[in-house]
Amino acid sequence: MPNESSSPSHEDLNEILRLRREKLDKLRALGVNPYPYRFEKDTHIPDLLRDFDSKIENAEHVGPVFSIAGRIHTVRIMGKAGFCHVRDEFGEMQIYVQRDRVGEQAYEIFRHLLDIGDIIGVRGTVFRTKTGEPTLRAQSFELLSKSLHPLPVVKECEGQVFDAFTDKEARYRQRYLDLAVNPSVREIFRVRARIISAMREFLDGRGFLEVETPALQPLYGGALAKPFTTHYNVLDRDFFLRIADELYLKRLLVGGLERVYEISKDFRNEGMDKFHNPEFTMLEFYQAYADYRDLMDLSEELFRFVARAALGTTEVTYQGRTIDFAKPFRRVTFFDLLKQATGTDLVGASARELAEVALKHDVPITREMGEGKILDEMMKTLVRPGLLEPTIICDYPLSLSPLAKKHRDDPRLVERFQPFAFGLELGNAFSELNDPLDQRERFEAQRKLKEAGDEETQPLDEDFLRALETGMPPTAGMGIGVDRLAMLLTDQTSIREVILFPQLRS
RNA sequence: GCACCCAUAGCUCAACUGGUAGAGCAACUGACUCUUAAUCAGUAGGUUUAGGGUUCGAGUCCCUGUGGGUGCACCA
Repeated sequence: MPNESSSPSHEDLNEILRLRREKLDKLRALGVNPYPYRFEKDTHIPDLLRDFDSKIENAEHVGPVFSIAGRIHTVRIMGKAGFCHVRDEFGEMQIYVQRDRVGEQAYEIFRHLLDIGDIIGVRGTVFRTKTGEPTLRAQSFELLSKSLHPLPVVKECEGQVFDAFTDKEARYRQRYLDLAVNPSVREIFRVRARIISAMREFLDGRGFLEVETPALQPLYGGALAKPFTTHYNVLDRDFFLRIADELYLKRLLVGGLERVYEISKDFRNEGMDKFHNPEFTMLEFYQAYADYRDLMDLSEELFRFVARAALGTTEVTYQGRTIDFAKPFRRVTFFDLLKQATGTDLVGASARELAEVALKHDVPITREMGEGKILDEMMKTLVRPGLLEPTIICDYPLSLSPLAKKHRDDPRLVERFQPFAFGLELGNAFSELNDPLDQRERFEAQRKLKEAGDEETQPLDEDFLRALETGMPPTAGMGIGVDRLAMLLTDQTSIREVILFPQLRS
């Protein structure tokens, strides 16, 4: 055991970590601050690489001087000179460090005290190596942050990647490593950011007002889901994290705001899998004096706008299949789809009749299922797998939607629609129920379901009913799952790939 | 929640029907002033996820826990 460590804690570390600490001490002994305050960085790497040949130094290595900063990802040292690659947020570039140019002490630091993973700033002129790679010839460099942990080293040759950092648990728990080492991950979150800003741009441009409503609510509502419960000590009472924004946004409609939207984190106390994270991002928007048909048009435009903003095209490829959001969505009613699948018109059918048809088509159902659940199950097994092309399903059965307005032509239905693409559900919209008496009856029906043992029901919200009784204009509203849209537009099959820090067991 | 699969060096992976843990990269020492999966010579690095059991002997078989993945169920 070598005994060179200058502080006792070094002995507790494994060899790799201990050596890094020792390098830190040596740097300090040389008068180098391993964590300085700032660096005058004048360009991002891709900007430097653009029009590169116009910036190249002359034969005497004289030319314009550039400074870049980023993390060291590779090092190749050959005696009195060496190469490394430095990566900033947007790109990567090779650096050439020569002893005779940066000086003996700096070169020794480069050679012995810098590591893959360190963040450095480099000043120099640019040239192409004999193989043509754009390279920065260092005049000087500065250590900007010493890394005390080894960075996973991913190598690449002719497009082939070696030793990729792929362990999902490590990638999610240490997302900073994932982002540092896997450039495609950065791109996913850039696309996600563009999706969200495109939503804002789209809605702002159409007169919608962005608002913020409580995440901490005395009563939850707006969706059928189990909430997270917490306790507010000052009031000594329980509160819920919102499962949806709906009931608050509708109160704003009552207040006379005609177009509102909110992009919010919602929380649902349910399982997590490739489509569900306990906290997720939702866009909800509401437009007064409009009905669900208006929103069908608007939402198609929104998807088109968002896809173009996020990807630069309306053509979206997901898991090897391509669709074009520029084409109008197919529009079809819930019961027409079921009729196509089963040959039977099921509008108004009883649970018993539905069960019979379901069994005939091998839909897995149980005795306890009411008509709503059976219908839902039939959709899921018989219809949804075939919905690859963008499709709007509309006119849902009343029993599934306690906050939607009854269909103007058929009281057994509600004016509700959901857009689908690649079999993925992209949203949920309806002509909002604004009849306070009907709404009260729906709440009562929900209460009966709860008494019968249903855990996911909409609790009666007296305060919300009072708002509705004050009068809400005819309104259409929509919710869009932002994470799922991000999955679709980034071609990911797991929600964890589009959430920076997905929930994991601790 | 249930079922199945997985967990070995910092990273990516080996280790046959149980026989005493190995490689590449990273690291360390040295050589090399246009390398680029740099190369060459050498060195070091492990409580095999945790705990228990079977066995002369366990990375390997059994049980339990933890974490991850996949599928089912519920939901967006």
